[in-house]
Amino acid sequence: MDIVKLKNIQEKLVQRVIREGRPYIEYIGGVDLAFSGDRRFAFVTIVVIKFPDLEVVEVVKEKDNVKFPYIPGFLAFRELPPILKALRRVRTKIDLMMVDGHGIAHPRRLGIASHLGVVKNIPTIGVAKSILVGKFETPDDRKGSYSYIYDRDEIIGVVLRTKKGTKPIFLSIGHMISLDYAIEITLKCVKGYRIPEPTRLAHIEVENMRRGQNALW
DNA sequence: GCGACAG
DNA sequence: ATCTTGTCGC
Repeated sequence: MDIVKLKNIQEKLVQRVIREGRPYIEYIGGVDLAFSGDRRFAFVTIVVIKFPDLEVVEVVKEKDNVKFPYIPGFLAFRELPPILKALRRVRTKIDLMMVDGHGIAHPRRLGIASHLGVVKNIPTIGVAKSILVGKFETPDDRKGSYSYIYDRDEIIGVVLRTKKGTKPIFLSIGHMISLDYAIEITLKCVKGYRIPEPTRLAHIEVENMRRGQNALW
């Protein structure tokens, strides 16, 4: 594993990222991963919900061997293989994928959400729980308020308050969607919790999976 | 050189 | 991400 080569891959793929688009959305997918205690296995869950009613229409669970360590800025090389494996079994035609992690709010503008979008050629949004790069002001404590995340003079995402009284989330364009539309869709996916339904439900499901509640995995 | 650093 | 109990606040 050579960091220089991985950077080259990211710098090549980032050229294909499209930062605009207002795709018609009927089905939204949410992905999340969990790892076994010994770190050898990765569990993945993809939850597909119908938009805008947010009703779950499909859940796919997959397990894979971990082949790469976690290195800030290179999360996709660790988590994308398991995700792609699970994605092959999804039957619903997904119009938008929400990923746990950043999109272009990344040092080289190719966080895992953007990486997935480019590789699969689908619209994606990055929904992270903490900052990776950039500066921002804390948004007002009202649901829906947000402030921009800047890296130098570039706007790379927003810090979005999805629920009053809780920490905001960090949203960024993944691929083939504008920031405004990403914010709009994400807010419509919030049901009363900090995390929007797609990734929130995926997280709950993958956590059940990891605990061996399904020892069959 | 020092600190930051998605999940 | 995972490990882990209680505790503070709406």
